[in-house]
Amino acid sequence: MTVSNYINGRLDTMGTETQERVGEAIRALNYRPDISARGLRRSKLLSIGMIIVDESPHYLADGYTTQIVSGLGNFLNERGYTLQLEGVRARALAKSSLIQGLRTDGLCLMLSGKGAVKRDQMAVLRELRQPLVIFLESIGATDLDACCIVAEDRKGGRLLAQHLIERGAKRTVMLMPTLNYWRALYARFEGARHTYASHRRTHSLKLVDCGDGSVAAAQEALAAEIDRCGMPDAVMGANDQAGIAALNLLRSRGVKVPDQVRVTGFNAFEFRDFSRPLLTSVKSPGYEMGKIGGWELLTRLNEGKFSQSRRKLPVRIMSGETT
Amino acid sequence: MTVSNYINGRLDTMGTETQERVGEAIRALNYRPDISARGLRRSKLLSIGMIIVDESPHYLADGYTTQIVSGLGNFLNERGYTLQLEGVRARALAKSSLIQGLRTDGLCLMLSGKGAVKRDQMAVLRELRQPLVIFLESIGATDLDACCIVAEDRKGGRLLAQHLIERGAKRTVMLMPTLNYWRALYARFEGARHTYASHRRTHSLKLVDCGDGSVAAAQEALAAEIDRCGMPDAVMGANDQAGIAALNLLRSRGVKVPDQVRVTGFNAFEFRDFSRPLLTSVKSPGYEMGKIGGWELLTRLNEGKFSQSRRKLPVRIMSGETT
DNA sequence: CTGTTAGCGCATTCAG
DNA sequence: CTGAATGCGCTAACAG
Repeated sequence: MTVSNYINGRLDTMGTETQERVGEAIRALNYRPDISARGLRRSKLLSIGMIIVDESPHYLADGYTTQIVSGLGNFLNERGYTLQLEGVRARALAKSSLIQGLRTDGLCLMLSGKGAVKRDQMAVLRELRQPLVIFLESIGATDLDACCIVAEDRKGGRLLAQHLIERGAKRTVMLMPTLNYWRALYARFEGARHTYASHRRTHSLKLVDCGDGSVAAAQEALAAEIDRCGMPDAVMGANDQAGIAALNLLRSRGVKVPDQVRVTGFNAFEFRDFSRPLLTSVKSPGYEMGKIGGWELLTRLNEGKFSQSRRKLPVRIMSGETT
Repeated sequence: MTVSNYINGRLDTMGTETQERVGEAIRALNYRPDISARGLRRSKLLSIGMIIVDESPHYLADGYTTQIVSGLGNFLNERGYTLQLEGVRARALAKSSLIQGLRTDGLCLMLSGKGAVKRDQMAVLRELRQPLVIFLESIGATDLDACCIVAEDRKGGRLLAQHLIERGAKRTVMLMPTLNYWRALYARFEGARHTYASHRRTHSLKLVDCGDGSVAAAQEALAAEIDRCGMPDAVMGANDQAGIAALNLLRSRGVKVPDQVRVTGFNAFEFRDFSRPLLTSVKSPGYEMGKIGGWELLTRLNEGKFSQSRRKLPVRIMSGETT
């Protein structure tokens, strides 16, 4: 018991001589407390799970994911919590190790999937009876012990659309990856569509599927679109990958950007700096979202409730040389 | 006990009617086994830690890291193990939650740091008495219960150097990020230097520090080098980020690539596809390394020893349009 | 100020 | 084929 007191910093419960004896023994034995035994006793595991729903095994390839994970992880680690990471396909959510067994005090999720798959996912989450933080989408369900962390994706879409319309883009194409159904990507489209709708006599916005969102797939999709319907005035990428892919395709065909065709992306993470000319984009607050998510979850664990059931973080437009 | 048998799939120890009763109760109660209690009893936690030593809080920004983590994580998750991820600065390794407490059956590490910091790190690792997998560098220490997983970085450096020399590069500059001291990056330089050394009368290779490896830092470093010593015949990036940054700087100055200056990178992860012209690079087997690391660690846990104390995975040159 | 008792949820062992 | 006793490492509660 005295050792337990020492480990937990309750030094006032013992004499200084005892402190020294205990400290020395700990060093000599190279003792590390067994956190799962402590967890068993206190029913607090000091660990949080993060499940990323993605059809690709490379579930960390996206900059958004890595920003959220590192923001969340750093926040938790600084407070003695551990982060357990797992990538899983949309239909296999229920098979996740973090869901099948009880290993964490709470779970964070980046969901994707729609329709029946999505409903199944929600049923699984409901059964967990664990505090949840859901990134990148707002879940209406009020029976869920959850907090949703989102960015102003709709607004970002509106801002870019307005920016393009001001610069004379009449016919615009939006390149949308569909391998994963991420709500945030569609929110961007909806925002842009909303703005284009108020100029519907003269302006149009068309959604073009670019599959897995790779450079090759995006360029193929855009090339097919151009062949079918001619050159648009602007191409919006639903993310920077799609935007840069479009930019490179257009330039390799000798199209002048932005004079003939304007191009935008979305997210403005590190590799946007690789684009030439620099891509106009919208800065998404990924790292900050991870931090906020961690804060909300620990607040829920310590105080019994989330501060809010939904947090929306601001975006801002990053004007580049492609518009 | 019958429930425990059921959970662990020992169905032959009970009648079919009992099976049904138990299964029904499990569903009705929404039961999930408590993995830390099981761990306490079996002294197997079914969880592996991964510590990434990086000076930046964005410890997942590098494609190598994310490939290794996802390869490792997928391998472990498929086998019922969980992956606990933590990013930590070089001097703070000992403070890691995964090191301070006992939470895992084994640890994986991506180390960086040198000199005294590195020695301290090794002392910390030695005290752990846990199986270790170390990525991206070979640790000589035989008293460590460890397996090192590396790629043929030296060979990659040699291949690129040879490729450049064949294409007439006499004076070559290598851009090296130094925020993190990663052995793998220096191995690339050493490989290239070795090849240049056998043409030392006519050819030279110079190392240029590019700080945190960001596009801005790399371009600044290269610009300063050009101002001081004139235009080189070739620029090698120690990774693709540096290579693309160099490529863009040169092109923005009107330098013809590859006619006037050749450019190479290293790793050939996703965003290499963003470069125009396509960067010549070397394909690093990040995802595969993660998988192999997971396999070695589970082999060590199940059979008592690593299959080998060191695994080296092949690289191959990816010829692009910049050489 | 220090030590004793008991129990968290599970699985090994062994008895019925 | 089923269940009772036991202990993994830890800490809340309490006794000395």
